[in-house]
Amino acid sequence: MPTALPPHTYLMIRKIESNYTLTSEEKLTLQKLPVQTVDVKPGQDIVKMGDQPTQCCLLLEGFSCVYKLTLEGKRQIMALHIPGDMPDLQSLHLQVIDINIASLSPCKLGFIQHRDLHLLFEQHPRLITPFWHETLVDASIFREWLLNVGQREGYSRIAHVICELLLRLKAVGLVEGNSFHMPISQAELADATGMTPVHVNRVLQSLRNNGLIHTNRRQIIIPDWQKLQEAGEFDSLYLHLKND
Amino acid sequence: MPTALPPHTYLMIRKIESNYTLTSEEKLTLQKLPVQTVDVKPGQDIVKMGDQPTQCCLLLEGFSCVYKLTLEGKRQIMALHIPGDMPDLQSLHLQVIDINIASLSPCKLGFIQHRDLHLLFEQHPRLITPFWHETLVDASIFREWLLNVGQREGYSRIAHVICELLLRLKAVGLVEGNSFHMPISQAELADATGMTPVHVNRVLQSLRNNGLIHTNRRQIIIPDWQKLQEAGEFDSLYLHLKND
DNA sequence: CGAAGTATTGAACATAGTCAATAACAGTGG
DNA sequence: CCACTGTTATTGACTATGTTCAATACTTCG
Repeated sequence: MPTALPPHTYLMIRKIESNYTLTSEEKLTLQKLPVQTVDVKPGQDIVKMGDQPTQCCLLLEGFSCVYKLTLEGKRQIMALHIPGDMPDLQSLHLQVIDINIASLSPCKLGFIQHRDLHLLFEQHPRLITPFWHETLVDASIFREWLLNVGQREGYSRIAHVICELLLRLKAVGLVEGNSFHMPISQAELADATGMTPVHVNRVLQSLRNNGLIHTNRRQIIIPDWQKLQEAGEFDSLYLHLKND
Repeated sequence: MPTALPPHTYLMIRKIESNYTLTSEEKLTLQKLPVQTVDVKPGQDIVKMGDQPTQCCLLLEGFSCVYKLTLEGKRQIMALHIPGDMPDLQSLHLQVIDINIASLSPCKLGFIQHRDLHLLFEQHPRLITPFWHETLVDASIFREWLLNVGQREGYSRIAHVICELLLRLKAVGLVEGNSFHMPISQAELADATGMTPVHVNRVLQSLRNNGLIHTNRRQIIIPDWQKLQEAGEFDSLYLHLKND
C-alpha cells in the first residue's frame, strides 16, 4: 500500500501549528484546500506591481523574493521566501499589488484562490488569526531588514541575513546539521543588503577568513553559530518562532 | 446646546471608512469602544521591546515613531505615526513586542484593551478585515522605506519621506494648503533615513535651494508638489489610499 | 536672561561604490 | 568527454557619497 503524499498545504499547516492548536476538523479543512501547482524557472516574475490577483501564492519548493525597483533600475530585495511561505498573502486585502515577487531558484508554487480562503475564514473564523499572524511576522522581518540595511555595516548585514535564513530553514526542516542550501547569487545578496556585488564578495571573503562561514557551491556551512550571531547582532525575537 | 465631542476613535473610523463601508451598527460599536486616554511628553517610550501588552495604542494627537537600536546604539526609525494610527496593532497577535515605540512630539494616546478588540471581532467578524488591512498597509510602508534606505541617495530619501507625510496627513485633514507641521528634528530624520544629522542638514539645504521645500520653524511648505515627487521618486501606490 | 537642545558649517576621513578586467564555474550540445 | 557560452565570482585601482569630529550659531522655553 503506497504512503499518501502529504498535501500541498503541509508546510503551511506545520507552520501554523507551531503557534496555534488546530482542531482536527480545522486541520482537515486546511489539508483539503484546493491548491493548483505550477513550476517556474529561476529568475521569473511570479507577481508584478500593479497586478490585482484573485489568488494567493504558496511556495512549496525553492526560494523566491520580494523586490522593488527605483527609477534608475536599482533593485531592493525586501524579503527571501522559503518553502511554506505565502509571499503575497497581503493580496487578500490589498487590491493592487505594490511589489514584485520573483523566483530565485527553480520553484514549485501552489496557488490558492482568494474565494477559497474567504470561505475558509467564514466557516472557521478562528483560522483568520494564524494567517493574520503570518503577515505580521512578515512585517516584523521587513522592520529588521530596515534596521539591517539602515544601520549595520556590510559585515554584520550579511551575517544577519545568513542567521535569519538558518533559523527559518531549520523551522521547516531544510537544515542538515549546520549547513543549508542557499541558491542565491552574490548579486542577489547585494540587492537584499543594499550593497554592491563587489562589496558583498569582499565581505563574504572576510567572513570565510574569520571562520564564520564556509561555502561550497551554494551550500553554506556554519562552523560557529555563536560567532556568526554576534557578527550579525542577531536576536531571533523578531522571527516570532515559538519553538526556539 | 453643546455639540458632542467626536469619540476618540473618530480618526480610526474615518480611516476605515475610506476603504470599507460600515453598517451603522458597526460604526456605533466602534464609536463606543472603550478608550483610555493618556498624555505623554516628547521623546518618551510608549512601548518597549520585550513588552507583552494587553492593550493597543491609538495615536490621537501628535507624532510618534517605531524604532530599533543596534548594539552600538545606532537607531533606525522604521515608521512615523500620525493621528489615527495604531502603532502596535500587531501586539494583538504577536505576544512579545519586538520594537520600541516613542513619542516624537507631545502626544495624546488612546489605549484599547485587547479583550475589547477580540470581543468586537467576535461580534462583528467583518470588522477584522479593516484592522488586518491596516497592518498590511504598515507592512507596505516598511517595504517602501527599505527601498528608500537601501537604494536611494540622500536627496531622494528625504524628499520621499516628506511626500509620504504630506499624503498621509492630508488623509486625516492635517494639511493646510500645501503645508503641514512636522515636529521632527533633523537628528530624528537622520535616524529615519539611515543618514547622519550632518548630512540631513546639507540635504535639506539643497532641497530648499532647489525650491522643493520651504521650512519655517517645523512647518514644511511644499511650493512644487510635482517636483518634490520627482525628486523622491514618489509613487503613492504603496500607501493604498483609496481616495487619491 | 540663561540653559539646553537644535541647526549649521568646515575639514579630514572612510566605507562602500564604480569601472573594468580576469578567472572560475555550470550547463549545452557535438 | 570536451570545447563553447553565458553567468557568476574575484581582483585591482580610482572615486564618491556620506561620516566623523569639532566648533559655532541659532531657537526655544522656563
